[in-house]
Amino acid sequence: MKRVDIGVLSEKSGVSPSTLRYYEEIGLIQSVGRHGLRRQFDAQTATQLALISLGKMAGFSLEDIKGMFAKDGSPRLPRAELHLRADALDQQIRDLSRLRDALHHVADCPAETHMECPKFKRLMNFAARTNTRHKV
Amino acid sequence: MKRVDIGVLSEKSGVSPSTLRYYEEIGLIQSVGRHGLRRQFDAQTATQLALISLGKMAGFSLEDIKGMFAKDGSPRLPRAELHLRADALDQQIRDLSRLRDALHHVADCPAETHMECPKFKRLMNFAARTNTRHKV
DNA sequence: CTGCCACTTCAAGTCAACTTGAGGTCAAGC
DNA sequence: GCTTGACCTCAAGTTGACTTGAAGTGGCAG
Repeated sequence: MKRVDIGVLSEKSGVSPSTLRYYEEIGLIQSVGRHGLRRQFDAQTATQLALISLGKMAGFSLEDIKGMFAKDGSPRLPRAELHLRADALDQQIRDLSRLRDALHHVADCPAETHMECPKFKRLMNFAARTNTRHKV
Repeated sequence: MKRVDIGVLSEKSGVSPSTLRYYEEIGLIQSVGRHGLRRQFDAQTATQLALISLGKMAGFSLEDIKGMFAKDGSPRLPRAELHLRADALDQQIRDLSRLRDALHHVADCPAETHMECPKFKRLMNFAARTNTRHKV
């Protein structure tokens, strides 16, 4: 397995060295050695960081993400649970699609006040009570 | 316009009274009067809260959201900008779809270590460098 | 061999988004 | 009329996710 210096990984992934150290400290990723003082990571860690980035984008906390994947990136959860999460995510995707549609709508709708526009309200009111944070 | 007590709005929207006060304090929503000491809000505020919830889900900060919508919920941005945001959101939706697909994949893929699975890596590596936070 | 510079540690600081606590108020039900 | 409970204010505390600062180190270019 190829190893890369922290600077290289940082450059490749767009995650700052201090954040990489922080992620290692909380056990989200792991370094595989040193080159002088400098941490070295498995090149694969880049893929893991992409996964972490997506997880964050989906609203998971680092703690949640840590619970989902082992330090080497392999999943820690049983199949059924993974499918469940995927389904929850799918719901979220539908919600975001509604926000996107709402944005397009308000950009184009001639109505004076969108809060009164029935089409807009219909778009929004499905969204009520959806939670911004995933519970784990 | 119908008015509701803070407790009722909280109940309807799933947002706690303290959060509603906080949102008012930072100018994200506004109350329209008092019933004794209790704040009253326009019933429409529920729709606004749904919008705020979606915005948060999409990764916008409250400050961002405040910049996008006036206190009455009407958009503050020109058409073109709204379409731009909608497009950015669409990109994010595609990323999340990839995460969803990845979750389904690791749930079903028999490969020992997913970090090595080419299909998985392909799914992930598009996601590299996508930012979790929208820039505004 | 000498700088340089990106890293190192460790503690402390920051920022957003709330929540909590103390002490107070008031409309509604009994 | 009195109690109760959900609200009120204001300040301070909390949590997550990092970043910053000070003081030090070590590989590599010249």
